[in-house]
Amino acid sequence: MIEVFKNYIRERSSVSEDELTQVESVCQIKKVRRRQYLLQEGDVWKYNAFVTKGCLRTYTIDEKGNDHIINFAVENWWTGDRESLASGQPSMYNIDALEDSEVVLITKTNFDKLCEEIPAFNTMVNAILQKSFIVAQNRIYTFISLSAEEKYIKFLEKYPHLAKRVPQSMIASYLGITAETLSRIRKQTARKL
Amino acid sequence: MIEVFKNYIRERSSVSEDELTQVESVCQIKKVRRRQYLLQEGDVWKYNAFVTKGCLRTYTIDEKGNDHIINFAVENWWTGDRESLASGQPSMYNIDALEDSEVVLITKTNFDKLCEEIPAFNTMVNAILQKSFIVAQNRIYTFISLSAEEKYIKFLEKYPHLAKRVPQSMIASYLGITAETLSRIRKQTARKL
DNA sequence: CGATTCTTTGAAAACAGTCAATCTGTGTGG
DNA sequence: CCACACAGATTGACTGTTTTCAAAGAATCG
Repeated sequence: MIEVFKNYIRERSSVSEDELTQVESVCQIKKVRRRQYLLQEGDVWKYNAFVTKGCLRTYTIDEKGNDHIINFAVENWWTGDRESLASGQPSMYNIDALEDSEVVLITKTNFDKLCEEIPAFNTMVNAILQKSFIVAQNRIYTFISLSAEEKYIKFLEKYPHLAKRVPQSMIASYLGITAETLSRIRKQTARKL
Repeated sequence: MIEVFKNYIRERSSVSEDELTQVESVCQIKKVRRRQYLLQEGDVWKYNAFVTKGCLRTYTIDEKGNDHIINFAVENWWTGDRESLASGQPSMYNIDALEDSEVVLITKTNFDKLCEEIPAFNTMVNAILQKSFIVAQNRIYTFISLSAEEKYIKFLEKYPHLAKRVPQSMIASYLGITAETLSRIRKQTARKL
């Protein structure tokens, strides 16, 4: 499964095969079974994590027991908690697997070293960070501008594969609405077609 | 006013005074009067922009004519449209000044060159990007998890200075609620104290 | 002071959330 | 292969929140 990660790097950087070997040497493969945690609230997150197989979610649980999904991550996506990683503070998020999954872990120390020693790797990482920010900002835009129905339609357009893979109730959580509301929206939307 | 920018760099990086001069040499100062645009929807954004004085907002206008504020930027904050800058595509955002302001502009080309030639500058830029992402993610969290009142209270805690500086109706827009709703929330919240 | 901008208020309507019950599909063990 | 359990989705009735539209009331600025 590490090949998935290596191909990812090959596709979006000019990291050489020798350097790729160096990257691989600090990779740690972790299998995460369905429902198993990769990170639990209160723990400090210490890695950069790349998903090579499966699907995970990052979420919080509020006082009422409702969970709120911040992010999904499938193959070729990154996951983890950048905030906890950067600050060294306990994470406010949980990450668990929705399917049996496999993740490549690189410790912060090793990761920073790779960035220092392999300029092409550093460039790629910055490009990814940049893109993550843009994606986050677009999501903010949907929250302040769109109705529940519009958000759902946009989600379907943007992540059609995820919509098929993840329970509806979790999509609702990701969109910031209840499962019941999403169910009603779907009924309405279907009528329109 | 460029001193504001230089102090900002001094405080969060180890860029030398010589290098600072190099940075300064590619800086372009732009005064933006209240209500004047720094960027208009449809234009391509080509700079990195740092605010040395005043206050600006980034927003979109929907079909109904409602505006939705994505971001505020005051002294020592960055502004602009990273998405348009990265992609070269026309921006979907407007940026205008809420007060008479002053902004330092660095073209993408020059900025990239600074990042290449001054490692400490590059490191600082990455740290800022990282932080921007974390801030964006926290904002997403507030949208999916909090009620209108909670979002407002959190905003007050996080940006007390902004709350005094910016019209309420714009804070409402930033929070994704109407000005009327915010007014009612304030009345309620005041009663509680 | 007059003009403009911003905030507040009221009443009605639209929207989304809650709770409880039912329905559907899937997989497991007997 | 069936019966059952379980998780997820749907539905209904009700409640609560937020928006909308229109009007009136502050506040600010030249």
